[in-house]
Amino acid sequence: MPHDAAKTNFANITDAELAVLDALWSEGSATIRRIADLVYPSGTSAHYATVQKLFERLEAKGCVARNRSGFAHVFTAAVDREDVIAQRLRAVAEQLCEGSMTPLLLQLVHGARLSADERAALKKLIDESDNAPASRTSANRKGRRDA
Amino acid sequence: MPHDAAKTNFANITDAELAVLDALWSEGSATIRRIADLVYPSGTSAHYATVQKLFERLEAKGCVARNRSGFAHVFTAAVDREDVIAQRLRAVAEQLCEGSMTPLLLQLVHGARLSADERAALKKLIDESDNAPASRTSANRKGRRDA
DNA sequence: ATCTGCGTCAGACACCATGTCTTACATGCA
DNA sequence: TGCATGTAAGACATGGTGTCTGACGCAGAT
Repeated sequence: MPHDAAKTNFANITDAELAVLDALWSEGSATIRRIADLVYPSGTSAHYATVQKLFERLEAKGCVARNRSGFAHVFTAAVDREDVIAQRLRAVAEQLCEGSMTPLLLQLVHGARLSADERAALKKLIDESDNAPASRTSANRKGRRDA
Repeated sequence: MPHDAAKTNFANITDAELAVLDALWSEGSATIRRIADLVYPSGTSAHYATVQKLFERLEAKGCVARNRSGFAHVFTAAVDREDVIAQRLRAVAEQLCEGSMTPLLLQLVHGARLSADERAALKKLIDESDNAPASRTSANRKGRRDA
């Protein structure tokens, strides 16, 4: 394996990094300054550097892609919100349920009070997950349509 | 509010703390030495002190209860595994979905491949969550039967 | 040609959480 | 009286995290 850090290694995204990533998700793609203005509304030049460092670390974790062709680099998210959610859920399952996801599911259905619509949608989704093959897991990992 | 730390404030349980708590869950209730022998099989006296400190912090977070009546204190879990799972899930929802649990549910149903039994059980659970009032959330928080 | 604004790069921090360990002191029992 | 075993309190190294500084490079206006 040639590169080791670019292998979607988004294990631990910190709070500040997530704030940056969140802004990037809402922007689609943007430069550092744009994100810095969003995350730190009254941004000094130091804040700019902070965002820069956070982007650097996000890139190292494979969470964002950097386009170096222009003068100012343009960043794009390499993972979307669902990826991060899935990762976090996997981490919880790993730590507390020996990797099994079903306890999390039970907990959620138990705890979260669902509306009638949500319940219906959920049951439909469960049915769909019935007759669907296994290839879907890697399919939706990539597919991102807009922001 | 009289006491501030005992208010089930188990926000951040660390890995080492979780290992201790895990052992305590499997034991029901136990002394420090017992847990230390489980967590650190070839345990020196230093490891004992480590477990002691971890228990101290777990107590401060309201995760364990300490019985000081005997010579050696006896600890009992004040939260069970489901509580911690629920807490973690809430934290993920907070960080990534503005507190909403449904995205987590969707992600789980989508990602985790379920057996036919699991699917059936899940749908049943969803139906039950239909006609159940809201009081159940606080009911299962307390009810712990054994270990 | 040079000055100035904006960008990048590399690295130095301060701070805090975490896991570990040491020491001093109290208690029960042979 | 001693010794094993316990608790209480705190020191400590380490590493992650967020922040910030300085050196340097490129573009465009004067």
